Order: sequence, then structure tokens, then C-alpha cells
Amino acid sequence: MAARDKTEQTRQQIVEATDNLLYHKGFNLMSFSDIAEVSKVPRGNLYYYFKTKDEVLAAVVDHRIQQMRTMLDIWDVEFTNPRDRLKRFIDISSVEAENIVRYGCPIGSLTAELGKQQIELKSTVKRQMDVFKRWIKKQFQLLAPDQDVDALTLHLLVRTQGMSTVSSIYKDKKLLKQEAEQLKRWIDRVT
Amino acid sequence: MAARDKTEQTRQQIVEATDNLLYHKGFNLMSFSDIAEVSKVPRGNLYYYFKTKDEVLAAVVDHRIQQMRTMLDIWDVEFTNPRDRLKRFIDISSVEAENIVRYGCPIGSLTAELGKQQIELKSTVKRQMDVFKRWIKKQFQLLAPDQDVDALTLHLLVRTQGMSTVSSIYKDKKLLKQEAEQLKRWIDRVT
DNA sequence: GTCTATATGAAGATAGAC
DNA sequence: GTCTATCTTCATATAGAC
Repeated sequence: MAARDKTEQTRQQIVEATDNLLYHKGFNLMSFSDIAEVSKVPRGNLYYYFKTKDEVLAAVVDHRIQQMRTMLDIWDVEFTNPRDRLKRFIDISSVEAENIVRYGCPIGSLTAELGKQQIELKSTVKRQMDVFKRWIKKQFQLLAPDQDVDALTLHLLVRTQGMSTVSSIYKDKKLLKQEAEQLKRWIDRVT
Repeated sequence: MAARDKTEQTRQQIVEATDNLLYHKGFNLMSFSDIAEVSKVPRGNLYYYFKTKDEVLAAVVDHRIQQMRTMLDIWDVEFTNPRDRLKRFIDISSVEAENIVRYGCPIGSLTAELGKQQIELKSTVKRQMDVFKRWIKKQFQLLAPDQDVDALTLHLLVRTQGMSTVSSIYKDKKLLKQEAEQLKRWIDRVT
């Protein structure tokens, strides 16, 4: 069992290093040499843990999804009403402002990169977005069951994605704040 | 002069081929071999016209900007009031729906890809967005001079970018249409 | 201005000794 | 489970004959 734990630990080490690398460099510019350097795992060894770069990506996405689920579970407990939960979701843009203006949304920017040619990889990334999408839809169902909750959900995703893209182009944190406030007022009007 | 025309013609041929390639594959996956193949210009010759891949990108962006300016000039004549002009801008999402769900917004997706590491290239692409931004701002100044026209401009960009990103993730043309209608109603309310 | 041949480097991936 | 050496492929880019 000790050996298996070690393997699992090294895998985690690789996945966490790749998570950052992926966000900061993107998939196509990130190399196995980069992963080796950042994770402190010798280049040759990486192939013992992951046969291909695609496999590492899938593991990173799984890891991110787990983290997202944990976060959403906490929010579900922390906020008793769906309106506050949705506002907390919007506030990611404030909390992560620095990163967003530099690297964009981790999900959106990766999809943009992979969506063009690497369509299998893109669907791997889509799974990440789906976690948010389902959670948001659930909140809208609680908040306004008579409305078109699918449309509301997509609208919220549209505006948060747009905020990330445009604020990243113009490196504009003020825009992020401005749009977030506006979006929260929209949430207040949904009934 | 004939020789110079030939050079210019070949350059154009390369730029137009790269324009499509860039949109369909993205910058990092697009190679000089691809450009040679699509443009029908022998691989070795490319370096006679452009010393680096970055130079080709700059030429493509210049070419796109020229096309955008021509389009905007036509709209300025075709539509007498700024509200209709802005609605025409939004309608790009309908006209280009097929391409957008497959490849995203040509500007947004390229920025997402280049924004992470290749910051000089990113600013090349930003010039493209600025052409739209300035034109949109001018329309809002005509439409609602008392409003915060910068905020209105960015809001429109945010929502059109978001539409592209999310509809591309979910390959959802209906979303594109739905959000466009909603956005045009928003334009109607701006005074 | 055109084309072939090639230099050079880095990428993903594998083999096999330890 | 670790590490080195290496294979293969493909990229950008250059040299130089025509």
C-alpha cells in the first residue's frame, strides 16, 4: 500500500503542477519538459504516470472538477438562498480579478484554444463548464421555477465569459467590477 | 512595376490563406507548411515574403482591419441611425453563426490563445478589437451622449464575446439567436 | 523571384538498465 | 518506481543554385 500511495502522491504532484502550467501557458505551448521542471518529476518518469499529454489534461480537468464540486458544496451550506449563491458565483470575477485579466477564464480560454482542432480534448474541458452550468441551473430553479431556467443559466454564463474575455483583452479590472455589479442587479430582478 | 505587383499579389495570396488557417487552426497549431499548402506558395518561398510567423500574423491582422473598416464604412452609409448600426453589429452573430459555433469569434479566440504567453502578439490582435470598439463608441455617442458611453461600449463587447464563447462550447446556434434578440432589445432601451 | 536541400532545435514518446 | 539515452517527427528558419 505504501508504494501505491507514493504513486498517487506523485501523480497528484504532476497534476497540480500541470494545472498551473495549463492556465498560464495554455495546452499547446505547455510541454512535457515544462511539466517535469515545475513538478520536479524527471522528464522520463512522467510517462510512467501518464502515457500522453492528453491523459495529463484529462487528469487535470478531473482534479479541477473535484475542487469545483467542493467549492460549490461549501457555498450551498454557506448561503441559504439561491440568489446569494449566484451572487457568490459572480464574485469569482472579483476574487480572481488579477488572474482573469492576465490569463482569462481557466475554462473559457482553454476551450477557445482546444475548440478549433482538438475536439476530443475540447469535450474533456466542456465537462468542467457543465459542473457550473448544472449548479447554476439548480439555483435558478429554486429562484424562479416559472422562468426559462435554461436560458437564464446560459445568459449568466454568457456574461461571465464575456467579462473574462474583454477584461483580459484590455487588462481592465474596473470593467470586471462594473459588469459584476450590473450582473448582480440583474440577479436581483429575476423572480 | 510588374515585378512589384507580382510580389504584392503573392503576399496577398499568403495573407488570405493564413487568415483562414489562423481562424480554423489557431496560431500555435498553424505551421508554415500549412500556409504553403493552402496558399499554393512553395514552403521555401514564404520566407522571401515574411521572415517570421509573427510577421505573417501582423499582416493578417492588418488585412482583417482593412476589411473591417470597409464593412463599417458601408454600414455607416447603409444605416442612417446609430441604433440600427449597432443592431447590425449584433447581427454578425446570426450571419456568422455557423463559423462562430465551430471556431468562436476570430478576435476573441485568438486573444485567448495568444494572451497567455505571447503578449506582443496579443497586442497585435487587440488592434483588431479596437477598430470595433471605437466604431461602437461613436454610435453610442450619437445615440446617448449623456450616458457613460465607454461603459456601454464595453458592455456590448462583453455580451457579444460571451455569446461567441458559450455558443462555441455548446455548439448552440439557438443560444446565439436568443442572446442576440435580447441584446437588441437592450439597445432599444438605451437613450 | 523560385525552388531544393538542409541546418537546427524542440517536441512527444519509447527502451531498457538500474 | 527511477533515470538516462535515444528514436522519430515536425517545427522554424537559412543557404545557395537557378
